[in-house]
Amino acid sequence: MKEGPDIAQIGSLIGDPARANMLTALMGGRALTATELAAAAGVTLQTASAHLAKLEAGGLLAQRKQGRHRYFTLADDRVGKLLEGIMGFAASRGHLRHRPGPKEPALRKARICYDHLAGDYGVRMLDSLIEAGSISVVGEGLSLTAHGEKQLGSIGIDVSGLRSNRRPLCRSCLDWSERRAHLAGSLGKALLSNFFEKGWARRTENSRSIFFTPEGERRFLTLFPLELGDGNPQLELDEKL
Amino acid sequence: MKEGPDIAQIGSLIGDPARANMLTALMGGRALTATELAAAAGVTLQTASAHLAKLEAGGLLAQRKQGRHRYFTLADDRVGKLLEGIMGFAASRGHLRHRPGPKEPALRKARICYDHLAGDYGVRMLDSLIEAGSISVVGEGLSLTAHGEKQLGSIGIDVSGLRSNRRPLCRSCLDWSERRAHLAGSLGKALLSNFFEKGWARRTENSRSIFFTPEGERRFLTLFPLELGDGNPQLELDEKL
DNA sequence: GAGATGCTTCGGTTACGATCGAAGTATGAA
DNA sequence: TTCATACTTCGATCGTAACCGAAGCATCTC
Repeated sequence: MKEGPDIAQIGSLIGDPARANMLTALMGGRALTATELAAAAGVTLQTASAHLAKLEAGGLLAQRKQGRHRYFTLADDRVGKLLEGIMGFAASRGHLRHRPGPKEPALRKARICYDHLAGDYGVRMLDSLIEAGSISVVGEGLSLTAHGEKQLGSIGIDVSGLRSNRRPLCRSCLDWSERRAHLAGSLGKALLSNFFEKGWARRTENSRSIFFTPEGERRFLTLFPLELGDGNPQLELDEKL
Repeated sequence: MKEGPDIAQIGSLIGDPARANMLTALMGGRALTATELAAAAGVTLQTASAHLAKLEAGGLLAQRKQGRHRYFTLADDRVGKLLEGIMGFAASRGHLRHRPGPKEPALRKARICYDHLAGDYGVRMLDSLIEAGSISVVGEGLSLTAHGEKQLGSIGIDVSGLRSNRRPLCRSCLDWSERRAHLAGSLGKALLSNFFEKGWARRTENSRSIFFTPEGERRFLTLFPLELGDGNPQLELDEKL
């Protein structure tokens, strides 16, 4: 018997295809019922029930009962972060499942990553904030500048409110589809909520992709402009790591 | 079939107890032979051989042949970082294997975490550097200050040389035994190498624990002092995340 | 060249965990 | 109260992957 953390325990929970599908579905940020998760996993309710029990016992999921419905979410941000890390690593080693179709470009363009914007638009948003001097990069850390606080305050982001909670304001999250970073943390979450509230964007049914309305898209691209061509503020991912 | 990174693939590679033992052994930072890894995993050579082939095909390990010996290492820093993340998460959920005995306190005191110092001494080193103003904390990022560059330069750390390579200089790494952060990145590695070169510390056989000589310990504690009691520069881990 | 050592491959065995049909429990609607 | 729906539990089945003995290959030593 070895000592220390039992990584096999965590690995085997994530390593079953049905459970992995459930976890991926929950990365969409919504609470899902057992029936929905069974469908997402492609197994019967009985099988799903057993898997959900294991994931909950292992500390990856939390359950909330509402009448006869059982709603499941990722247990906390740490699980989201863990799964993001494994997704980024899997992508870097070429372990990708691929289903060509209309959804794939949509997922690459804009999707939710647990609670923040990922995809091309998520990467662009971070790049633009860095380029504008609103976010500064320190090692692997991101920090909102005074300028950035003002800029985002002007679109209705309560930055001081966000600072008062314990969660990190800005966090870099590896974007597996763009192989570069997008913005996670409480600021990332607040920005995406802001876009939903303004009606610029909305979730799509049964998918992690995010749909921007034409007007929302226009406003988003105006708010987060990027200079054309080189001069992109991020180093390529595999150089940065 | 779902789209995106195949987290089940990575999860199942890590999820087998024998493979997990091998990966954990390799977190010691040394290249190990197939025979050594079989022993670490508690399986026969044939079983170990099959497992090593899978880990290599999956992108987690790299192999180097030397005569009839096959030496294995983690494929790169990303694998180390991934495993660190899983270890930290497993510890936070209580998934710990426990073998009471003389080695456990030694592992808690000082051990190697792939290529840098972990354990109580690793946490203390980072805390002290922050307290002294040698490292500043920005969000989740760590940055070496001018003062820090001077301080570490005085003990023989070539900081500008380290800055010139692509790897991040300072990186926060969750310490599963202390539940707080220690210093990873190229600076973390350089510091540990420095202690080895000075003879302050050395590896122990068949263990990830690190032994400090009495003189080395005295010098280490002098170089990285900590104020007594509260006022510790790091927030408690689960508050910070 | 023969023997030893490190490791891989082959083929067979077995245990275990995922799976689901059937039955049961809890909750909500008519 | 009865029926419907969401979900859990039980028990049986089956596939798969880990396991290892035996054989084979590559390299090193005497």
